[in-house]
Amino acid sequence: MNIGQASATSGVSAKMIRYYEDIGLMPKAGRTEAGYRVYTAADVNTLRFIRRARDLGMPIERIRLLVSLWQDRARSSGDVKRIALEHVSELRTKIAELTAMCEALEGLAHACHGDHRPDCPILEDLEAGGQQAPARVRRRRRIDAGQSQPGATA
Amino acid sequence: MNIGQASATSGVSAKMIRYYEDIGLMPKAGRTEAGYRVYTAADVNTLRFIRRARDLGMPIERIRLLVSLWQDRARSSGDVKRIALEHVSELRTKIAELTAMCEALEGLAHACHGDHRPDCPILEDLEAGGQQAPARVRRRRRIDAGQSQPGATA
DNA sequence: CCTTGACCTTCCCACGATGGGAAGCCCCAT
DNA sequence: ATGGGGCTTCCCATCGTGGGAAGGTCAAGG
Repeated sequence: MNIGQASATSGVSAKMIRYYEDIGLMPKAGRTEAGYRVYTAADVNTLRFIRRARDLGMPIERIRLLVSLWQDRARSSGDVKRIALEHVSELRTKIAELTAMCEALEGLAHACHGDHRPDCPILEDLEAGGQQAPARVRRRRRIDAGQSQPGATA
Repeated sequence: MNIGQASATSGVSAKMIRYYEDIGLMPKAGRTEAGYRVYTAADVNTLRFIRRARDLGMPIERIRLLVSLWQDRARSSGDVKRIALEHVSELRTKIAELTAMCEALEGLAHACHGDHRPDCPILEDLEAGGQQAPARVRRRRRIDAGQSQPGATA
């Protein structure tokens, strides 16, 4: 099987297949006399395994661990689970960060009337470094009004 | 004020300050005769504005828009709000993606006994391309057992 | 005055994972 | 034999950030 076929049946782009080989995530593919890479059905399975792990958001290094465990008949499922839970934990951290950002911005946007007037709590918050209480952003008390004049940069 | 002071008081690294200048997000800083960059308090405010926007997860190009709006006294708060809500929408999309990954992996990890035995639903799912029903992963029915022998890659 | 150390400058490289594209070779079908 | 599509390698770009080298500058203390 050529790389194009392997790509089509695994769902991994040819570019990525070469890259995975390059970084040692995939074993070196066999070659035809002309230098074309040759893939077996087992290779395609590995590629699919990798793609699936990528779909779960795993970084290459974690996938590398999982692949070696996968190929190790004497593995402990506990090791696999530990890696999986580690990733779950990182995902949760990331989700929490994004959620915090999202909520902060939603609160700001909610407080913004969003009409033709220039007056805007979002900009004010950005300007003030988010120091104000998120609730009741109404009272904008002109923090450092002298210096923070936009446009006075030069 | 030198770049070190500007960095310390704005919370943006000197490296990033130079980068922002380079890509035109910050105006070109003034220079001393020796070539040192010189910053004003207004510059530091801009830097803080940018940092705060970055903290909300915004990409540079969106921040660029926001900064120009911020410095435009004739802006409409509606424009600002639109940009903010656009970002909220992207954050929500990202959160949904991560949540889906997280839940999938949690389900798999839950089904894994996690002991010394090699038997592992996580690996089986990765191998099978996530085709099985997520609930009741208990029945692992040896999908394609002939081909998918790990380790048979070469 | 000279040295020392902290600061500044520019330039290059790296990350992680992916895509784009160019130059050139190969294979198959017509 | 010729054309088109597939393959090869190599380089570059993304995005935002950090690291580090080589060299200039400034301020303080001997």
